[in-house]
Amino acid sequence: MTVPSLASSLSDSVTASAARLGMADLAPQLRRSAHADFQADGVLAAARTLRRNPRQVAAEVVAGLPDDGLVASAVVAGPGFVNLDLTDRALLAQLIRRLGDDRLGVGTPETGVTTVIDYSQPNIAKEMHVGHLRSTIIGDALVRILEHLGGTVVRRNHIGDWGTQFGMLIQYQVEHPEPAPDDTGTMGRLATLYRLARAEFDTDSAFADRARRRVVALQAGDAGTVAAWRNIVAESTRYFTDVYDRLGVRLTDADTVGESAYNAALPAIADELERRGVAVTSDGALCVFFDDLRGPDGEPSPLIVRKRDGGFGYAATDLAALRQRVAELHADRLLYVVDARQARHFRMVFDTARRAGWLPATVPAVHVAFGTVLGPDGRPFKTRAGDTVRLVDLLTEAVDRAREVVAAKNPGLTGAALDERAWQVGIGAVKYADLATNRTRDYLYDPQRMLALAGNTGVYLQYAHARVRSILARADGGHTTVDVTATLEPAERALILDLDAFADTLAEVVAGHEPHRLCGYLYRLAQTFTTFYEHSPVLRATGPQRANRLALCHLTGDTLRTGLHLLGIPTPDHL
RNA sequence: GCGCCCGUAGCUCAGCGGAUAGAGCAGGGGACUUCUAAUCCCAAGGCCGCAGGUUCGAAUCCUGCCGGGCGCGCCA
Repeated sequence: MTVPSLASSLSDSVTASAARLGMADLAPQLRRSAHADFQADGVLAAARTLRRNPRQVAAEVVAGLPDDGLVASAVVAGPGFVNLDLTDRALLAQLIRRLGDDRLGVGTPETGVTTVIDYSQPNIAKEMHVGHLRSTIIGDALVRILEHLGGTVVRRNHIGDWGTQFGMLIQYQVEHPEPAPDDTGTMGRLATLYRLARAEFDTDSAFADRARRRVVALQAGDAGTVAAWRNIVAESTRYFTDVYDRLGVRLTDADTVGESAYNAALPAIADELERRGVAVTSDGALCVFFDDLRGPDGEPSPLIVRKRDGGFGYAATDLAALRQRVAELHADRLLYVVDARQARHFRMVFDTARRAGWLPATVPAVHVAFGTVLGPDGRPFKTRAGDTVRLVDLLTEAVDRAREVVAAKNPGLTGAALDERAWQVGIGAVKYADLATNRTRDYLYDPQRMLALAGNTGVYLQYAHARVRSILARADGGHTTVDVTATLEPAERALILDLDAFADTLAEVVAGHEPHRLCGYLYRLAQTFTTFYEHSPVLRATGPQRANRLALCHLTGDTLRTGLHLLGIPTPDHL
């Protein structure tokens, strides 16, 4: 069941009042205010188009507000703001409505919408690093939110399991036989192999040629080469699965459809683009050109579908994947959670797909771009050795640091229970730190900040949630009946108003594919709850006040738990 | 050269046209016989990169500069 927010009900009231005055298309522009519960600023804009005195128009709108028990006071302020305070009864009635729905009244607006979302995308035989963390965490949060809103979500982990680097890896293995892949679930052996093979590839052109021939053998299906490839992919996949488990991300083998899966479809992609006149041959390569995309020489720069040597690059693969997602997976929306550096690539891919007729105008395709991870020097992050930070090392350190703090605060907690709590806190901290900032910004890698356990962090939210649970546990459960005739204190009003904004916030998050807005919302909610916690004792209260405060705790706890769950952050009952 | 993203407190970031620009961290001062002090309170800290423009109103929209990051033909 969808429970309209107080803000939207109020907005409707203002719209209705304005309509009766002949202002049919007034947008109330309702927002929270320091001067009242809400302020409506839209009257100002409307008055201008009417060429009337804004304060006068505002006064008329105020006078025409329906008398439905929602508004306690409506006054005109400043140049023509309408300040609106709600009645305590309306706030408490709204509390009842949200509590009465097991999904907090957010409804299922995504029902019937299929989203195919592409995220994580690690590369075979390469370590996962902080950049993969961003894609994985943002993607996971969007999946959880869309599913919570009733949507059908198809996850696609488009792993890099095909391409030139495999010729390099396999050829190196052939020339430098090593023990068979171990089964320890670490990337160590493959990472070493990659580094050695890359070094030889870059310095020995004869080896590079042999590696390229090996690619041809792989693509032609040579049995021995394919077997070697399968081994490498399997070893990497075990490692990725281990990392996803440690992250608490629900990506499985079923969601993993790598670049190789589209191999057979590539020739048809090229043929069709050529036949339709979308792609043309240039310098021997099959290319799609775009009028407004040019290179340094001023010439149009292409999307290369098929290379001069007849091979296919990732443009062809992405096009094949896109077509399959629309035609066979019936996507109503395509999301790609990928580094912002790929912006031009995706623009070209989407544009090409539109021209080819594979991407109908009704299906939005969005590059959910995130900024580059930068080091302390403001340059793309590399360690002194030239490597990026291994994701597993970051996670290990996060959990280790959390374990120290958890153990210090909970001397009785040991063994598996301690490990569990440390994991919940440490992973929560990392995820929150990653999700809390606007994804489009470049991202400064700062372990001090990511692993912090005080201030605006995941722990703050977990802590607020645990405090709620503690109160509820001591309250002896039971059904609490809200008394709508009670008088609310400021901290209680503020809490209800924040709680009521949950559903609207989720809608914003989906509209902009911006999980950081949910972080910001939950942090404000936790702050508001903490203020309430400091000012309004629950268990020492009596009668209707106690019941109402318990109800507030119930809804706060459920909202924090649901919201954190949607971000993939665990919510232990005790901290 | 062209294009995309970014520029807000010492640091890291919120703020998607509204009233006095907000958090956290760092640094200063306070609060645990009271539902969890992983918390809270107080003080301090700002030419919102610069300059124009639109508007009753601009950190927010537009234009131009300046600075940083990234991208632009056979890697992905």
